[in-house]
Amino acid sequence: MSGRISDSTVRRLSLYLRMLRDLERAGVEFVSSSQLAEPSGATSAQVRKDLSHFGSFGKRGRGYSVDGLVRALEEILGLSRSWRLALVGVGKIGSALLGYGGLAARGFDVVAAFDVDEAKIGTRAHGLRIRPMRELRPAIAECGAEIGVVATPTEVAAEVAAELERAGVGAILNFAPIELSEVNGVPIRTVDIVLELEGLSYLMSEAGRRTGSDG
Amino acid sequence: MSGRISDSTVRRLSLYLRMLRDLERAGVEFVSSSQLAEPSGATSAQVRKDLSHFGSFGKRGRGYSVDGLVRALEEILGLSRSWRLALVGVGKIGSALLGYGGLAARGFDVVAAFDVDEAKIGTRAHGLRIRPMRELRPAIAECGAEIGVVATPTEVAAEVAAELERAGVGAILNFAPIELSEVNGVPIRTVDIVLELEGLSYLMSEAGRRTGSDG
DNA sequence: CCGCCCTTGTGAAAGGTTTCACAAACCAAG
DNA sequence: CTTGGTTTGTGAAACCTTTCACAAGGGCGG
Repeated sequence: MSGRISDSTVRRLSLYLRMLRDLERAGVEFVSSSQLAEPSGATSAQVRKDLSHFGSFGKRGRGYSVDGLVRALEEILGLSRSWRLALVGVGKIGSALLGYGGLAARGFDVVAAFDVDEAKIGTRAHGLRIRPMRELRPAIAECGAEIGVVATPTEVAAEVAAELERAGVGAILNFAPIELSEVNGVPIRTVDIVLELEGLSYLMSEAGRRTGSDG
Repeated sequence: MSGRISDSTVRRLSLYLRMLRDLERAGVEFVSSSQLAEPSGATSAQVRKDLSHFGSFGKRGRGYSVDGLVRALEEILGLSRSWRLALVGVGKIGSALLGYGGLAARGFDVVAAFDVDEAKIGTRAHGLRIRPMRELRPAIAECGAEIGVVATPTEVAAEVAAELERAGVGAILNFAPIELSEVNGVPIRTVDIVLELEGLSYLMSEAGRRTGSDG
């Protein structure tokens, strides 16, 4: 067991956990790998393999205890605690994030927000005072935010990410359409909507080319 | 050449195209696979392999013509035209999308917006009239939107996706934290922010466990 | 035209992920 | 206790993606 775990495995673990929480709320006690597989589009073997990287959680002939597996996955994914986010850039996307209750509900609290726009600085957005960029480092040190969120224009995204890393965050979530490179082992995930749309564009064009030429 | 192209290849092609457009704007005429590889974190061999699935675009000893490769990739990815999006759900995320100029700038125009909230219906958001759900099918037929965007609460996301599919869209972009299953060959991409954050949470916890126990 | 240097395009090798298939284990009923 | 039905955990096989390494081709200076 153990070793290096792939992104796709971790991704699926999150999906399993979601379903398990639903089952827990519904009062279900045991669940099988095939039931667990369904909503994430995985196979039962994949569920078992994914879990087996971390230990042995099931009972043969019976399945997995819902409660037990919820706790185990929360522990594995680091979700038995909550995380603090520092948001840089309170524009369209930044504001949407601040107003999105789904984050806090799942243990991700935005505890600080920064912007360069003098008109925004000092005002409050969803109960949070917007601070100038110059306060980024001391504020993050003070509030202990672990995750930095980059919601700035593309041009400054790399610079902001570097500044967040120097301020001591342990991970970065980036919304700018640019591939930021990990430094000092600080992992970065990029949410790139245009990239997703272009992926769909490819698939639709491809479908058109196929039906168009082959009949 | 050709065959089934992986998502990761298509993803990289988009990144190459981005860089190529920057180079084109800067007046550069030729580019090598290694230069092209750098910003997307790929290797030069990967760039060449990715492109080789679609044809032979380079000149040995010289590299790729920037203009030529821009046109070729636009053609491959279906980006030599523009696409029309129909947005369902004008809440936090939906509004942010409507206000985000980056979409239209890259050829993705939101041409229709729908919501269930009586208070929103009939009002305008960023120049677009918000329509009731009951108009979804005729409106999409009329305006010819190819891509449906689901920005609704999780509970209704699956139903909305099915309705979009019936209305005739060719692809769906989903922002609800739920794995929607493709039906009738209509591809679906999900942008799931919580999933990304949980992935970062895993990596940070993992890092902590390593340094915590091994020294 | 020749020779040198450079870069592509591509089989083959390596590396990684998913699926298969089955022994081992567990529960329940008799 | 034994038998039968069920489901896990896991090596092995199949599949897919990335990297390697090099022959083939192109440009340029002389």
